[in-house]
Amino acid sequence: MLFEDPIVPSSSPLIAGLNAEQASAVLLPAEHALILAGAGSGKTRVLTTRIAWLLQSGQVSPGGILAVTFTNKAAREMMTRLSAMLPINVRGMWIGTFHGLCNRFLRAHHKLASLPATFQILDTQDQLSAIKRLCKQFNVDDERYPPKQLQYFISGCKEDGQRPQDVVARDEETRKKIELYALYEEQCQREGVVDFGELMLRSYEVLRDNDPVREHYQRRFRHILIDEFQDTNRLQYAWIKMFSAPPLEGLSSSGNAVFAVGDDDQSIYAFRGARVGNMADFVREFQVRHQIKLEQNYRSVSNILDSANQLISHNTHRLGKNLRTDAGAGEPVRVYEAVSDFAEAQWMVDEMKQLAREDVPRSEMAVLYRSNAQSRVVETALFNAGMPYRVYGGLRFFERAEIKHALAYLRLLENPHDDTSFLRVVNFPPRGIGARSIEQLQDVARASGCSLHDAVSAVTGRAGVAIGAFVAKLDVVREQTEGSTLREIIELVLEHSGLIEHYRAEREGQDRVENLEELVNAAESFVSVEGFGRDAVALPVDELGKPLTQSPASQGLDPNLPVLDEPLAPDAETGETLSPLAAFLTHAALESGDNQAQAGQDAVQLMTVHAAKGLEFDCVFITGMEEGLFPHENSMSDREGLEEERRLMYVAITRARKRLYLSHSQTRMLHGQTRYNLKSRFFDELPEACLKWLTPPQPAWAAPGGMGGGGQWQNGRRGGFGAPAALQPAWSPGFKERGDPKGLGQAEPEPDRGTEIRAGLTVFHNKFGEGKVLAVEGAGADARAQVNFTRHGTKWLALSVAKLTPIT
DNA sequence: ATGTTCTACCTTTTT
DNA sequence: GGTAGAACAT
Repeated sequence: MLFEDPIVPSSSPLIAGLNAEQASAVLLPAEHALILAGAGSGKTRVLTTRIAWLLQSGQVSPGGILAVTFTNKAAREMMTRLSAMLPINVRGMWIGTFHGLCNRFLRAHHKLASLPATFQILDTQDQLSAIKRLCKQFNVDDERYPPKQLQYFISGCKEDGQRPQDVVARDEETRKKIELYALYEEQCQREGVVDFGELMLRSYEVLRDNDPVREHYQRRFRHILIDEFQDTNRLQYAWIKMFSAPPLEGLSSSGNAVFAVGDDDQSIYAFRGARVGNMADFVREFQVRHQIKLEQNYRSVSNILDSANQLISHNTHRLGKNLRTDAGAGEPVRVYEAVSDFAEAQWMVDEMKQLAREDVPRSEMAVLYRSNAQSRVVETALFNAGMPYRVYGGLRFFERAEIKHALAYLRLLENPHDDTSFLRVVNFPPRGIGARSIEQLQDVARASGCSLHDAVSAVTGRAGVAIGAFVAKLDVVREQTEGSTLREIIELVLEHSGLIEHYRAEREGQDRVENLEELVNAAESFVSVEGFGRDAVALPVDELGKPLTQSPASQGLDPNLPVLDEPLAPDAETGETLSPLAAFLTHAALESGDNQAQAGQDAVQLMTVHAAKGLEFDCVFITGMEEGLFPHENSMSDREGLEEERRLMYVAITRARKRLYLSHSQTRMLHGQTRYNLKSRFFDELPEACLKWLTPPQPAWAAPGGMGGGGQWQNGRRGGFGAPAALQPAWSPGFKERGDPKGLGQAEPEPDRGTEIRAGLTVFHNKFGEGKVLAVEGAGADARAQVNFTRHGTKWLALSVAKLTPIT
């Protein structure tokens, strides 16, 4: 479409509150663009306003928009904001997660994709159990080929867009893995299920191999917008390329524009296949002419922002970006060194109480940690202090065992050949079908190449009767629920499966019963509130009146292909849509459900740094700032890993608006044993002027519960900046001697006779330099010490040989 | 076939 | 320190 009138930004209320950078991003011409959006720079706002602007100015109709996010939450937010900005039908737009949109696409083109119309989606757990089952069937040595590792291998291949035949087998082990990958694919295909990677890969292949389909979508989607572009993997990038016209055709002739928004500094999912390099590739391959940096931060005070900037400047190969803020300096970043993880948690609670007195809502206080295991101490301290808190992460609703059981029954109603689900519940609750019977059944199924369900009739003897009864019951329920509502189906399944009964009899089963009852509610709200589920299913046909509109030939679109205006497209040929049950199951697989429903109460927020991405709080505590924890020991050996850890730290810091607290502890219980960690190297990468080092007013190891003084800290600045932690005036040992002759209170390590080397000491070694003793084992000539050296990592040393000098 | 104890595992994880 | 899966006993 062409424009007669020039666009006048100020005339549009949409543009009104935007700064110059943001407005220019929103108003870019319909060409490829990369927006480098720093933390807190209004990224989501730019993205949604861009869409709103495109629509309002008539450059594109809702059907011409393809907007991709990573999380359902982000997709929801975009839709909500959009419908608030414009009185339009957001349903016509393709806004969703990569996987949600792939699902939509594959439902519509399932024949081209060689999938049954009712294919079900395996989540990560399902995938693992499918692989385990496969390995058992083919007698794979699970010592040599752990199922988890196979899962990682298969997912990795798919994320790189590789089928078994594409993978190069450099060694015997890889060859075997590839073989299993192929067998796994066969199994999934036979059972009519797809995993997350397959959703992406299969839709990519349909687009790649079907010219008319691809060209149709290329013509349809005039504007392709991608959020969190730095987190895309190879396959996702290739997928996006399919929707945009090939570069050879020339940019202007293709008529569609890719608008990618991302921040290389916030790329924290490389370990999962994300490729920051996609940003540079995009600029090169799409010949991107418009790059805009959003560097104005609207979130944090400058002490916090400067800390983030300085930290991230230690990374190499950045695209380059420096955030600025108009908010004043604010409070300094407070740093606290605790004696134990317990004391650290206690100190935080004391600080939080103080904050609460200053009228900071608890929900504006967040505790961030590197790994989930760290939440426990904090939880205990908060619990003892009677302060409400909410832990994010962990099991989500649709991942709970009891819910997965119920879903397995439901899936069997929809597709009796789903062997994964079959095995999950054939003997749960226990109904006398043991491993032997199941093996028998599997043998028959394998021999005749059919599903477990179909093999039942051929199984003889007692096993046959028991399993036959199970299958018969399922068949009866399936018949009974013909024409029933989703709610009725679920209620009937819960009743007949015996799940509720089973959990009711269990001592600890009350929560599970409640969750199962909650499943009915989840289904209800899926049907009503969500108008049948935004990303999962089409509205009932008669409600919109046009489940499948044909594209006008005048726009150059293939009239034989569907416009797919419905979130969950009906079959391209038959117009067939999913049953409410099938749609609900899809919804359950793609949207794992909220973590805990205990929302509503004003509670302190606890989560991993990963989980905090995209969120913001007035006050943020980052805990466990220690070598080995943050940066994590598994990532700190190579530069790549370390830089990702640094980006993670950057994300953590930039979550805070007004106050930031960093803490580390001299000792920490991890995996059941006490560890002695050096403080994180990241402290050395923060601007000293922004920091305020807190010192405990009195020996903090005095007694559990009575520690911490409630915020009256002295301002004790510590050794010179930039020096490695261990080279600073060693204060930990001296600290110890000040009050407690026994050292670290209850956490006193085994003393070593003969030498004075003890865990917790900072020592000097002629070759390795300074380090902290982590543990001492054995006695006399056999005595060994584990020492974490600043420059050489962790080593075990024989004390009879190595000369270790304690530094005081 | 099922309930109980014991031993190995253990970053992060939007879908 | 906590959990999940396997060996073990009933």
